[in-house]
Amino acid sequence: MASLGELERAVMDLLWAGREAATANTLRDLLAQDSASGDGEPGHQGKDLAVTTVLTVLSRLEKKGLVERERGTRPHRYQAVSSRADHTAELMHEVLVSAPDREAVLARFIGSVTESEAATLRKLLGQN
Amino acid sequence: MASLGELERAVMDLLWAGREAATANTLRDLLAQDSASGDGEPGHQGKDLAVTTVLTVLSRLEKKGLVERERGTRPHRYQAVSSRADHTAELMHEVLVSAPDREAVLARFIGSVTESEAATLRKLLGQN
DNA sequence: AAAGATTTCTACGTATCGTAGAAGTTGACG
DNA sequence: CGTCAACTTCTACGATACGTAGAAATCTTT
Repeated sequence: MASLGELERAVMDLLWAGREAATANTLRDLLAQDSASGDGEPGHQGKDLAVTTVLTVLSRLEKKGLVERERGTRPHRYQAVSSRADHTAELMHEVLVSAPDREAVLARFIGSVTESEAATLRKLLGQN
Repeated sequence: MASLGELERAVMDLLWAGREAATANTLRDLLAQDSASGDGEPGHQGKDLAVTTVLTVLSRLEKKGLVERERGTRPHRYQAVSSRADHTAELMHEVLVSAPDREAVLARFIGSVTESEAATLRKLLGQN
C-alpha cells in the first residue's frame, strides 16, 4: 500500500529534495523546470502542468500519509512527512517482512549489494 | 514494475511453496482449499475460481517474468522463475537503489530490523 | 470424427493515476 | 462593504492494472 505513480513520485522527489515546505505553484514551476532542460533521462517530457493537477496529486499524497500540509497559511504549504531515507528504508522493511523466510531473503539481499554498501552495513552493525 | 495484485500474489505464494511445477487446475484447487478452511486471515474468502481466471493470472505473471510455463506438456505446467527469497531480495534492492542516498537508507533500514535479523546480517557480512 | 479437456481471446467492473475544468472559498484592495 | 484575483475543492474523463470469467479456438483421446 505504498506504490507511487510517476507524477506522485516526481512531486515527492521535489519535496524530499528541498526541505522547505512548498506551495503547489512552486512545485508546478519546479516540475516544469525539471523536465524542460535536457538532462539525462529522456523519460519525462517538458511538462507544464495545471496547478489543479499538482493540487490533486498533493491531496492524494496527503491521503496516503506521505505529505502534510499547513492549512493555516493561505497558499497551503506542503512537505514530506518523513525523509526519503526513512520512507525508503520503511519500504525495504515492508518488503522484507512480506516474506516468511527472512533469513534467506537477507542472505540474497546481502549478495546483491555492492562492496561499498556492504562496508556501510558492517559499520552500522558495529561488528567486524 | 513489480507490484502484484492479491490473486497474483496468492498464486505466486503457491508456486513458491510447492517447488514442483503445477497446472492451472491444481492451483485452482489449492486456492479453493487455502481460503476454505478457517485459518488465521479472514481476509480472503472461500474462493472457487474458474480455471480461466487462474490461467489469465498465470499469463499475466508470465508476461511479468515471474512465471515460466512448460508449453510442451498438454496441461501446461507453471513454476516460479526465481525463489521467493530471490524475488524478495531483488525487490528490496530495487527499492534501495531507487534512492540517491543509499547510505542513509541503509542506516534507517538497519534501525528497523529486529535484533535477530541484525545478527543474521552480521553473520552474513562476516564471511566473504 | 466427436467429445472432452485445455488454452486463448475478449470483455466487464472496479481501482488507481494523470490530467484538468468548473465551482466554491477566501484574502486583499479600493 | 463589495468585487476581483488567487487559491482550494469538486467533479470528471481517459488510460492502465487487476479480478473475474464466458466464448471461441485448439488439442487429446477414444
